[in-house]
Amino acid sequence: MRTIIHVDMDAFFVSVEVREDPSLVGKPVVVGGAGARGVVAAASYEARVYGIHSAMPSARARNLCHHVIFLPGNHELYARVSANLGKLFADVTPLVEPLSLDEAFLDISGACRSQGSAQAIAWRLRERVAQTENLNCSVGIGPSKLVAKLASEAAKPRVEAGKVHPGAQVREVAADEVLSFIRPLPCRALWGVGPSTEAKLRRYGVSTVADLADLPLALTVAAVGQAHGTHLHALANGVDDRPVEPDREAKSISNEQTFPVDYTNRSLLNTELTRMVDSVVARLRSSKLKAKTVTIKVRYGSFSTVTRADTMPQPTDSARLVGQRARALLDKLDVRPGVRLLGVGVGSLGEVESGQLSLDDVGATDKWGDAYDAVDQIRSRFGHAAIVPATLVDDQQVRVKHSGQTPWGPDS
DNA sequence: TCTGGGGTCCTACAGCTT
DNA sequence: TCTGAAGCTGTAGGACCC
Repeated sequence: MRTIIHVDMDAFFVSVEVREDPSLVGKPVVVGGAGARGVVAAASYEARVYGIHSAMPSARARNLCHHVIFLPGNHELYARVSANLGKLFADVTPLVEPLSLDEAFLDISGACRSQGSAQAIAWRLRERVAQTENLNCSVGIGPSKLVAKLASEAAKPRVEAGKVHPGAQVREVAADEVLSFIRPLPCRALWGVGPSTEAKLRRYGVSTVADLADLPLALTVAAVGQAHGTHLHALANGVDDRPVEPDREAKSISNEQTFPVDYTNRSLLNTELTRMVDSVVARLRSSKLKAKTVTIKVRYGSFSTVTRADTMPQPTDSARLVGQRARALLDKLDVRPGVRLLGVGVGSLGEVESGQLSLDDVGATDKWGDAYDAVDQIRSRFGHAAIVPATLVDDQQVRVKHSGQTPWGPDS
């Protein structure tokens, strides 16, 4: 029997901000994009009292609470804190699967034999997180990922009738309680059921996990498709054998940005594309990976979204080659309707072979590899912005346009 | 109400090869 | 040589997660 715990930080981004600035304690605080096209990335429980929640458009959040405090967020800081948390988790078990910056699964089946009961481990871990990082988390314990995740959700603080109620903090669901725990939940609680799947299931009279569990498999598959239907039907019946995977490798790397206004100027879009390619390839190279497929994404003002992809004969980590492919893909698209969002990504990733010297993959005489190595060295000493493609330097003000300054939407 | 950014996975389909 | 089926690969879009 496996024992899995799911650790979920409470209002992570906001809690880190409040920790850094105690004057924010007890106030409605939101981390997110403050501009007209921004969204809420995280909301304090005081903000949630007003009905504000993550993924909500910032304009709506402001309407709900006029004195809400908007913070732009500091992704680097959150990543550092997340890395510290990872070390605490690793002290419990090597079987840690991070889900995001603020969540992780830990397989403690082995740890239970040497460190005590699952509950004891969970409470101790909460205590260590609070002591070392001054942050709160909720912990769910169960025999599977599904149950551990739902249990941590049940352990969280909740907002009811305009008041914040503290949660149980740790919640364990034993193997023989799984069905009675999950069956009354709405089917939306299951991992993989979003608005679209919920609507499809509703047509079959399904609104709870119990309804879904009792629906014949064939009908579930008819409703939502083979793979999805089979998976959801198993989850609804408490069957979830997915292992905790500590070393999941990235399958793609991407960068996208919503603009403050829709862009129709192709040269402006090409400049943005160059910046994104630069950012993506820098991450590719720092991960010692190469990519074969280049994808661009364009969202028009109407919110319709198109993607275009191109696969190269050889994998590469060259910004020049990725940029060429990306620009060629963008050239084929009509930008006159106005581009709201532009993105670029790379996929079909593979590791750089050791001893490989040339970083461009066409032409043995290509010397760009040496140049990229030099760029990497400069950036490792002086930061990413120390050296950028010439097209990204604003001639008038000798100012570098950075990426990732407004991770949750353009300022305005 | 008017919808971010970074990911993963699935499905459908077209084109190519056998 | 032609044709259809099957399998594979690449592409595009959609849904979902945090």
